[in-house]
Amino acid sequence: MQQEQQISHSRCPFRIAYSKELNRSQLDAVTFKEGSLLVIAGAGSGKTRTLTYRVARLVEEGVSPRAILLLTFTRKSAQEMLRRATDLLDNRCEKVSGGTFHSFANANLRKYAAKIGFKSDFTILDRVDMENLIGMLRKNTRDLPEHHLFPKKQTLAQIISKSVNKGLPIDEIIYDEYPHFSPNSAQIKKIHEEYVRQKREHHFLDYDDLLVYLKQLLHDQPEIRQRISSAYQFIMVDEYQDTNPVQAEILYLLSNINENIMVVGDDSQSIYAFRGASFKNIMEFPRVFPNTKIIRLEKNYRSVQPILNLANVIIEQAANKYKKNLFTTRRGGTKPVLITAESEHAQSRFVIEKIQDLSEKEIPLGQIAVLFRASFHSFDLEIELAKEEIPFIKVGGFKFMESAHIKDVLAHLKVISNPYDWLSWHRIFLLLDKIGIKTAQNIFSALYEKRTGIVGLFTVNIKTGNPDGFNRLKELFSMIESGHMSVVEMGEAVFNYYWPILKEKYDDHPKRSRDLEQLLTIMDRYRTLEKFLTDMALEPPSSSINNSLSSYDGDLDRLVLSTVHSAKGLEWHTVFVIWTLDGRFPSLRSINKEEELEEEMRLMYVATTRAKENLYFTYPEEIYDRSSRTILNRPSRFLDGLPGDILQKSYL
DNA sequence: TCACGGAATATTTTT
DNA sequence: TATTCCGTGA
Repeated sequence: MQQEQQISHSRCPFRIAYSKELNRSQLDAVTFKEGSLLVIAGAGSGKTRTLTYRVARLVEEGVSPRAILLLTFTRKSAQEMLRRATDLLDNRCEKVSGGTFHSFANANLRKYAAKIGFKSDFTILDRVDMENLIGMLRKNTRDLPEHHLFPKKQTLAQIISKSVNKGLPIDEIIYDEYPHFSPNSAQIKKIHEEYVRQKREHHFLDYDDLLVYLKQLLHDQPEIRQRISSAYQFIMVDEYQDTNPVQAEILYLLSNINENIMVVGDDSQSIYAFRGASFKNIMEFPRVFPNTKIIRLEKNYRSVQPILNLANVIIEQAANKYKKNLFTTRRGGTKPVLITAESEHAQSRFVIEKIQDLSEKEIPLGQIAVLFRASFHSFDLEIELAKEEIPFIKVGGFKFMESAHIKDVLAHLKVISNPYDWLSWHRIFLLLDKIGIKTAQNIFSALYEKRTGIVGLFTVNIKTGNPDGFNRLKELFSMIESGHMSVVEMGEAVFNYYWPILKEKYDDHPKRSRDLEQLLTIMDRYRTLEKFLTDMALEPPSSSINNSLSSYDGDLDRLVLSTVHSAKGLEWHTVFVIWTLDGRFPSLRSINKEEELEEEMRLMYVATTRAKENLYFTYPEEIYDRSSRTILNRPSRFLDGLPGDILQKSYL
């Protein structure tokens, strides 16, 4: 073990051989002590490694783990880093304060809710909840003029969310990004106001609210800001290029006392502007924190040089960026290839044949990925893969927690925790036959007026509809209400009640019921319902690549299909990027907007840098686009016209 | 009021 | 593929 060797080196005070295990720039970042540090970490340059070692280093230097705050975007990456740090050093690293921005916000808001006029028992709305609530308000707004043109609930949620994340008024978002809805902006604003009111009344916080209220708390309450920010001596942030202005402000306020802040990111991989992320945060960091030290990680440990050459050429065209040039010491490798296929089908066939070749060369399927701009781009390929019986997993599309049957069960649990959760009741009632929107609303009003909590349900009478189903529902809740049940037992009770409904509603109920059993297993780990529900909203069990929920097919070796967005941070031996057709990638919608076009370019850069050995781009040569009534027949402008020594071309 | 069927349609989505 | 929207009849 190298660790022991180090200990025997009596002059070295550290157990980890930092200078041996890291390159020069990584080492600089890891041993950086006080002040503000910006690490520009190129793709595949060991970003996670650097953060992990820095955590270990600080702990080794005697910093209390709790005084280190590591903020990330996903629970998974936070856990992964702390786990790796623990492996490196010891389990002190597990005690590092860390998590996602949202879970950090949640924890602090529960604690200080009263300070911003809230109660600490608020319910968190996930994206689907948010959309449903907005959808209901949309229905109630009956003076919609041109029915067809009015935005759908999803779009409304997008508009509202963007306005919050960018800190801009609704009007401006509509004007800038949804000009075709400008005539409706008065109604949209009305729905927005109603949405805000509903959230206040029912103690709902959506994802955006968590951040906004935390910011408000830190901003408006100096003594709390002091208390929170003095608790963290060192702050580290991953994926800084994807933070939005609210998050940047939170960080600014948090580093108020100790001013030791390290952010890591890659401006070239900023691909979430459409959600309000602003890569300007990373560009402006040195101005916000004067005397910032900037370290660049440019040595790439992932890809062969020909792939990096192409990546460098693509990103070269970006107007606004930190200059960087990826390089590797890996020898050889083949040039990326751009393939023109005569149709979408030919494209799919090409990919399949190549995959079969690779399989013969014993490249595991799990080391191959097909990437695309939008998730429906893979439909044809999916059909062909199924025909050929090539197992695959599609990343990004399906969300366990957002599937209807899980939401159904959770709704029954949510009303136990918050009996006036209008949304959940609505969902529960609509599951019953013969009960629709109107009846559901009547029942809820009756329940709400009584103000007696869940027992109010028992004395509600309904005239129309389905008395049997309604009585079963009453029985369920009276059972839960009377017995002192554990979290799982409640889950089981709900499951039993829900089972006939599930069977009736879905043809694929066996599969869904396995999901529900999985949910029960998760519930078994919780002692309080509230904690369970919060975790399900904030840190849901992910359905990521190798964490399939039905464990029996979990470790199968499968081809990966993924949107480029969901592929960020991952790598494969061979990568196919399909539909690299101008008008698809970049998408037609973005080609007239400079900023969006740049983001598409970064997206292409991300796709390119996922490949270790082989990289293929394919596009069908003539596609008629109905929406614009044009024929798309050029390869993506980011690849078109590149010299043959960078990108090889081939016709099928 | 509710349920059902058919048709249209599709950016991207860490929380 | 899968979700959503709208019209129709009970």
